[in-house]
Amino acid sequence: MCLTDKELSPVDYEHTCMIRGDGGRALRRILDQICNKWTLLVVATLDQGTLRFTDLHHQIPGISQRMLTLTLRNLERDGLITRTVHAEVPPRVEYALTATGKSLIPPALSLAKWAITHAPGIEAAREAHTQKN
Amino acid sequence: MCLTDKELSPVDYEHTCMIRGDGGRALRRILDQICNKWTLLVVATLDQGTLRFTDLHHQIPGISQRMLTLTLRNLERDGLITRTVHAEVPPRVEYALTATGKSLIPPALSLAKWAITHAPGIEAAREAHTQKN
DNA sequence: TCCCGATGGTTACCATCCGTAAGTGGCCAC
DNA sequence: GTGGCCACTTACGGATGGTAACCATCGGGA
Repeated sequence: MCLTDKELSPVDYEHTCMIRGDGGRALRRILDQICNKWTLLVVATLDQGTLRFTDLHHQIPGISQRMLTLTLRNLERDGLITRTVHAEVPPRVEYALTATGKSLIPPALSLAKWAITHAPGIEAAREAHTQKN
Repeated sequence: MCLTDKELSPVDYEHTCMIRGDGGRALRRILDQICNKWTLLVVATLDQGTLRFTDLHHQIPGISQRMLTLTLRNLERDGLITRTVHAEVPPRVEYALTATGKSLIPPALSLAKWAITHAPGIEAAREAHTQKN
């Protein structure tokens, strides 16, 4: 009832069902955190390895210092990255993915690939739709 | 430089790199739409097949009518779902995934699986972090 | 006749989030 | 003593999300 796609195993079936149901509320809390404007991008960028604040700021187009700070704090709180402060002048702060953070890379990639593949179609559909109105 | 994980192919390498770079801005527009509070949940629910407005409203825990309407409108605009109005009384409106919409299911599942797997760890990390402060 | 309920929304209003721009603090080079 | 580097932090305005109430249509029942 949940899935009709033959490629998906019973395990997937369970998991899709868990997206819904009342257990879904807790899950949604997690997904809301991960799926926000910048989190996936920061995680994907940190897949390179340890990076400093300004490195991240330069490599992620369009993020502000404020949003980078907030995103990094949330990721640290959730145990997806580590934050190491070196008591130097000028200050040096290094960010790196934890094991949990690294495990997020494949799903993030899969979503990014989807977006890249379908971006032209979506843009076209959006164009066509706004034309109609 | 982008990825160190051996499991990822050169194609993945390209794709990860495209998350960053200035092409990333257009991509981010797409991801922001998909990765918002409700979109993935609605798409996952519609994987069952054609559903009516109230079916969706009942099956998705916590969504309001307003947010459901807005989410469905966005999905329709982006060509991920179709909206069919039957001129009956009481009115009947049916929503179904398009081919593009269906193609989003595997990535969405993969992210949901990740969230389900790591939810306890993340909750624990969050607890521990708030304890410290 | 009058009211009710079902369906699929819309509107008003408020809280939270996001983005921009500017400021902070310590030290060092000029 | 002025400005720059680094990693933030603060102030403020606009966009986005959430809640609750309202709306329009029609058939059915009292």
